[in-house]
Amino acid sequence: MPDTSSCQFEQRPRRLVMGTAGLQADFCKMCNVRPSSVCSAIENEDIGRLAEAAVETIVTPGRCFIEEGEPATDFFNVTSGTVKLFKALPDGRRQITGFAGPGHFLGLAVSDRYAFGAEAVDTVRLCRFSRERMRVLLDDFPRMERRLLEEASNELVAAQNQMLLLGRKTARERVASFLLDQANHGELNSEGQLHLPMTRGDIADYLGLTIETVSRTLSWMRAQGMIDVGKGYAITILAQERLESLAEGED
Amino acid sequence: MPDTSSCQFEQRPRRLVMGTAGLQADFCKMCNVRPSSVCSAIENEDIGRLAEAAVETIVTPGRCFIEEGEPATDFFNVTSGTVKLFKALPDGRRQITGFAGPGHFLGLAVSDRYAFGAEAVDTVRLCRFSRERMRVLLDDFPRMERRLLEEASNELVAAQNQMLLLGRKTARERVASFLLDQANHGELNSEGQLHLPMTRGDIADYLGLTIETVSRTLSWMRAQGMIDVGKGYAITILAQERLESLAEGED
DNA sequence: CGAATTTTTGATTTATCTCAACAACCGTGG
DNA sequence: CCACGGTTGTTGAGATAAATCAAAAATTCG
Repeated sequence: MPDTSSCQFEQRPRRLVMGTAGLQADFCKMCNVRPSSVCSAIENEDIGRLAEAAVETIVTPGRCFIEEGEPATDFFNVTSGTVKLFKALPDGRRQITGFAGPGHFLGLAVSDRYAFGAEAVDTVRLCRFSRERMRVLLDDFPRMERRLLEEASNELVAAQNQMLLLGRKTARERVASFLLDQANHGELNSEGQLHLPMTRGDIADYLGLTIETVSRTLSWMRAQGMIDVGKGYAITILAQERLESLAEGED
Repeated sequence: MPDTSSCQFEQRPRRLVMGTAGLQADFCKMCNVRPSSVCSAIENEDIGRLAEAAVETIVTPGRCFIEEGEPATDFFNVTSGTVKLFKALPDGRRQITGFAGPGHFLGLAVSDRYAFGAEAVDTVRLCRFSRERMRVLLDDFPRMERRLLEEASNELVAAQNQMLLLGRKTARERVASFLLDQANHGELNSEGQLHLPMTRGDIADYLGLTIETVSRTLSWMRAQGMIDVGKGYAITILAQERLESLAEGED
């Protein structure tokens, strides 16, 4: 059977060397994503337990750190940067199933193998937990399990929205939905600009389109005065309401 | 704002009258889907607690019992029949996000409103739990929460596969994947026939295609000798391996 | 049986993809 | 600072898979 990993695709090393030392309690206590992550399920008094199970890991852009089909040895919590999650077909076609930003938990797979791959979009900082230590934490802190269920439920809702997008929306509706999602998930800079960390290729693989169609659609939106496409990956939303009705197919 | 519910679409009554009496402990003890459902998290000795929280509900074919956007007052466990879960756009385009059979749990939504609609495909039997009683059960039986997380993780894996299908597979690959999924999820009758409970329209809305494309693709598969399309909704898989390689795009 | 619904099949259109060329941008090193 | 090669993005022309429009055939159900 040929190796079909998308990581190879990127022509990067397959395995990632990561540190093994646990963290100090203060590291978690100070963590700026804890409030919005599963880690919030553990109180300050017990935070040492969490910290000693975690290993901080930095992943450089383009590096693949979860490979579809490999044994699911670790769970991850994103503390900064953006991760793309994807599935691929043997011939290389690829679907990005989601982008995970700070606070997102990765590795929710029942089976003992990852059902998807994960790759750093920009520089990504992660807290890594081994399967065994995670299991112990969940046994000792049931609140964490509840928090994880919330996280999973949120992801399911997002997945259902994405299925509607992929199955039934036009290219324009897809791009409009994407821009609004990105704008809602927060990262607007000083002057209303949305900084997209991912390439056109990533956007295309996320929306089930080709690079060319994404590019053409953004150009069309610019021509319509809905957005302004700046240098690099900066986009300004000029007509949010028009984009919103477009995203819901009301045009 | 116009009412855009998919239930109205089906021209069926909007609200469903359901019984309110709890069940006897034996009902749950005897239940044939308990082993494969979240209810397996509760032991025989405590099964009375589960039974008294449940209300048995029967839904006739085509009836909508969860409406997207309505307050999420209840959770459901399917005991027999098939349910379609869907999301819709204002203009009526519809995406079926999944089919739920016996043992499936419905209602995993974080928000206090349903993020999707649910409609009976054939005659469906459900156990209904109110949000409040479910909350109490989860507080008293943490194993149930863990079981629910497993369920959610399984659904996430299925959702990721469906995103790959909708975003990147051709019509033939989609139909092949669908037939194999249906065959794996069990219901083969006495002579290897797969009985699909859903219409061509449902299949189309699930696969992000039109009715005509689904029909044409099934005809093509029949002409290729891959399947036999019997009366009603019966299909026999004649060349499973060809379908499998087709489903993964290896053709 | 006969009306209504669903499915199949055919002809044509179209949104998006593919192929191709060019332009903009990025980092590197002279 | 600018020249350079490589990568990424844009735009154009043409091809195509699937959608749409239309009608016939099969099935369901009263």
